[in-house]
Amino acid sequence: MGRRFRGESQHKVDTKGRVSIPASFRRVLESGDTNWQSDCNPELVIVYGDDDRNFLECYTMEAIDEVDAKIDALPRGSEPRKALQRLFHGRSFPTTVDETGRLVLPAKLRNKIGLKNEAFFIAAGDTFQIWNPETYEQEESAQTDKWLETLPEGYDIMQFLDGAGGAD
Amino acid sequence: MGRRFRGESQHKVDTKGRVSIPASFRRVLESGDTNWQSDCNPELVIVYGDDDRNFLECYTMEAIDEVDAKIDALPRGSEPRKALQRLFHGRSFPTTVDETGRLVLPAKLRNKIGLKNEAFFIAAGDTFQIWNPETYEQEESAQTDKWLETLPEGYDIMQFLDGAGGAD
DNA sequence: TGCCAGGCCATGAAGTCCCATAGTATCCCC
DNA sequence: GGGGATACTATGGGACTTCATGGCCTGGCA
Repeated sequence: MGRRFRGESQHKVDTKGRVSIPASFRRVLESGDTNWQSDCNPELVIVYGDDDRNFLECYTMEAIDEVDAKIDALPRGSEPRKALQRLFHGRSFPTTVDETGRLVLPAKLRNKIGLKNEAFFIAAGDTFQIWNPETYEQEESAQTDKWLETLPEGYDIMQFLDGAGGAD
Repeated sequence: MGRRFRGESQHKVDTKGRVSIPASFRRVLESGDTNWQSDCNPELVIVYGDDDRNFLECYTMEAIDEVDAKIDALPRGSEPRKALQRLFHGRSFPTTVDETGRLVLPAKLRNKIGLKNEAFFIAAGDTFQIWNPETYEQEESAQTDKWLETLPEGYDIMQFLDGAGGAD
């Protein structure tokens, strides 16, 4: 795997759907795009997924190539292959970062995840996600908190790093 | 595990958020960064964590790689994985030590832990932590003192080194 | 012929780089 | 062992670059 995305931040979305990508994410996109050169802009693929998914997941070229390779390895015509193709090939949008370091999100994508004036970016390993900040707060952050509360008293989430409850 | 951090010390934070790292910590960062060479500066990852955490935890590259590998091993989409990704990928900040042995802490991180003019560094095994000195005094040291008071009269903490009460 | 998207320029704030200094610890040679 | 030379540490200042964002302008499509 290439360099990992790290960090989170929030940026304004202008009337045309332009959003600055966190600068550190740009560096990762560049290093994950095999035919990127310093005088041009990195490509990436935005996977928006099924109707019930309310965030955009952004893949470096390297990361999406990996996914494609895994799909290719599945038997032609099998259900998993069809489903994954539908998701990663059908419900995705290839684009590039613009001169000033922004993504342009078409209205279709903005509407899908309910994006208004602010976009929340968060790293997730070899991809990063774009959320409506309120949705993120409600769905993800809150859900994680709730899950954390179900853990036994004094249980530290760090223990999962060492394999406890890994099958959850 | 690589070399361990040891010791504690306090340094000035200048107006731009620059802080000298204790020199001995630098040696550990260097040895824990696989693609470090003597003519450049070691990388590290600062994990700032959730809102209720009021210190910064600094990982060598080696230490963070270990964490990432463990996260990768958890099932995609599981709660533990999401929670750990949120913490280690989302709420973290990759950086490097500068030429003169300093870290530059962005305003966002300084505000999060209430850092003003002084930063307190303390070793914690394969990571080290950065605190506002007063916070550290109040939260950590006070809490440890409280725990010490719960021990029976005349109990010597050294006994824990030999396994007594290790499960506490 | 109105409108929307894409391209280009502008600007303030934040972050980065380079250089400077003073103090301390280390080394080396006679 | 003395004396200086050298190296490293901790800190500061100023100039420069990049970032995030907003505005304008133009061309094509409806």
